Amino acid sequence: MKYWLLKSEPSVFGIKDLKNMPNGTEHWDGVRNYQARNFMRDEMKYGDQVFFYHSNCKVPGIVGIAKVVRESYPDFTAYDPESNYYDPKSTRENPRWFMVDISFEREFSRVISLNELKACVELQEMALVGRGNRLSVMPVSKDQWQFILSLIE
DNA sequence: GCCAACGTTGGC
DNA sequence: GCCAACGTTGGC
Repeated sequence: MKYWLLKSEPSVFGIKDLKNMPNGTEHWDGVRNYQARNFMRDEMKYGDQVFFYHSNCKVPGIVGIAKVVRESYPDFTAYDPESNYYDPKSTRENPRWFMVDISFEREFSRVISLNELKACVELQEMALVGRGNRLSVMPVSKDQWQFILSLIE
């Protein structure tokens, strides 16, 4: 089993929105970056654990946990001219973008802020705290996962 | 709202 | 295949 971190803007889709979906489940559409897509398409597997991260907000940070409940399939929002994520180069015959489904697991009692994460010697290798990293889907090592969990328990 | 850090596009 | 121009992300 692998571990991941997914970023989302809470004003668009926050962890409470995920919790409130039917079965707490939603497809993770709109990823339009090749590196992030490759992680989702090739490496995210059923049952993988996901940190849910709030970006572009007052206190950016990790706010809870979800899990992968469906492995990659084409992101159909790319076919919809009305969608913000429309991409005419992605077709049903030859889809360019993919997504997974994730399901709500838990919301933390507090935000583990980016500031706090940056201050941890144990997390200096994490892509998230690296300079200028804007990837919206990134792997988390088992050690990093367990260490971050230990911050709230 | 500013802007640094990237990623993508397209002319050549 | 280089690289300038442009667009986007996301912390601050």
